Amino acid sequence: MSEFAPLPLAPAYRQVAAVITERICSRALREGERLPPETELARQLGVNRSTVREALRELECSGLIERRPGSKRMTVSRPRHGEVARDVSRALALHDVTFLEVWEALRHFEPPIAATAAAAHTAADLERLVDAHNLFAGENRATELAVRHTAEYFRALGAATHNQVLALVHEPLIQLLEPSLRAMIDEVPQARARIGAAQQRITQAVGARDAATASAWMARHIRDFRTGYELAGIDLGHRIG
Amino acid sequence: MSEFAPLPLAPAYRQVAAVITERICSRALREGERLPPETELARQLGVNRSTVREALRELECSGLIERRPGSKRMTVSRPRHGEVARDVSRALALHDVTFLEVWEALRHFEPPIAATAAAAHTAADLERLVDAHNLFAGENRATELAVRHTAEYFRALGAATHNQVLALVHEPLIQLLEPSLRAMIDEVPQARARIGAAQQRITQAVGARDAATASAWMARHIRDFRTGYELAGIDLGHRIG
DNA sequence: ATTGTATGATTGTCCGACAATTGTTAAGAC
DNA sequence: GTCTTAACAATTGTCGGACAATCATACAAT
Repeated sequence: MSEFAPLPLAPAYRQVAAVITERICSRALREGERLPPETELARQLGVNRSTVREALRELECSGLIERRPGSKRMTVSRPRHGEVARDVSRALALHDVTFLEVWEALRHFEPPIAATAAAAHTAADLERLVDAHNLFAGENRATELAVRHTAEYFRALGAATHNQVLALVHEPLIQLLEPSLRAMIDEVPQARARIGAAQQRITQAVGARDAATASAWMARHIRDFRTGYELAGIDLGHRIG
Repeated sequence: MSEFAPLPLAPAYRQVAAVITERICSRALREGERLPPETELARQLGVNRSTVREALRELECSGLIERRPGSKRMTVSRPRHGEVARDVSRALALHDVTFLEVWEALRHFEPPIAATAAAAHTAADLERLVDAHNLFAGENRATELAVRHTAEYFRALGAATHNQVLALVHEPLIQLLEPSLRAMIDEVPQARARIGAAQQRITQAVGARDAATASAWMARHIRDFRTGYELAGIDLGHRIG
């Protein structure tokens, strides 16, 4: 006699969330479209409004629905890259990823991203890159701003690839880089200068559509981060956060 | 008299979710620990149980809490990689990513992952890789199984890197690869043979801890996918899903 | 040691209610 | 006719209470 597989019993709120999710993912409900009122959804699905509301909270946190600012009704939306990446970062942080793991990912992924950006960028992308670099170079005191401008530089590079997969996969790495960068940038005196110099070389290569040079300088840039961690006495095997 | 800045008032259910999230991320609540009962949470936070429940649905969908199978109380948990990746894949699909974008990411990311796996794998990792390859090679008919075994092969490779960042960032790519693979594998007669051959070479190189060869064969493997798409008449610029 | 029974705790779902805010419509002003 | 304003309806956020089903636990029976 074969064993019984456990029955997949889902509570009503989960089933409600599932059917609405399906409608959104299959594009039956399009972005910007307003959802029916909660009472109407409850009537159609034959459940209580409380149950509908629990389901809506799930969709809301998945980024599949949102409230337009200053509005009451929920509208269908596409998950924002920043928030998806935040969830990924949080998951990785809770799984005790180490500085070394993040750095290794950066080492592998950033050079091709820089190369792709060099090949695919537009004038506007380049301008954003230059702006980010200038903001970083112009800020010699505040740690927090320097960190944020560094992140913005990487982010601009990701956007310049015009590849959503690259950009979205890239974003959690940036977010995970920030804490170690924050811990390092004041401990290592030459850090700002080296970051600024690398940014300038990379920007120049991107502007010249020189993918190989952009990639090479990015590789050096990432190596520098590791050197900086070691100079700052950060334990590379320690978890982030 | 200065103007009043608009107060950032969030609904109660969001604030409740925020404070519990904070407790979990700061490790004040540890994994496996049981949350207080809903009524108790409602009492402590001074809100209604319905409000607490809406907040719990958010945490549940974020993977921060879960119900142990066959249990009632919710326990603190760490987001599962598979589910985080599923959210990323869904977000990318809703943002109309194209085959080409996914392929380009694979092209950049898979070779270093293969190289890292070659350097970092254990005996168990290699066994999983071999198993996945054998399952693929032994399945000559069912499309669905072939697709799943291909995905499992990539997944095993990601696990063999022993780098959570690489593995988690890798997973959405695998999930996004599946539909196009499913569409291609039956259209292109030689696809199975070429995938199988590449897997064998890669497995061999990983087993020999030969990172360069593993990377090179993976690069060829990924190029083959693109060739397969073109042979199958898939429009590379068309969105996935 | 396993099976059955009793009891309390907890969740899933429902119902109804109400204040606050938003959306809509009708009346009035120019 | 168009714009403003006032009244009204619709919708959400939150609350309180209710109840059945299920889970946890302790205890008795075989």
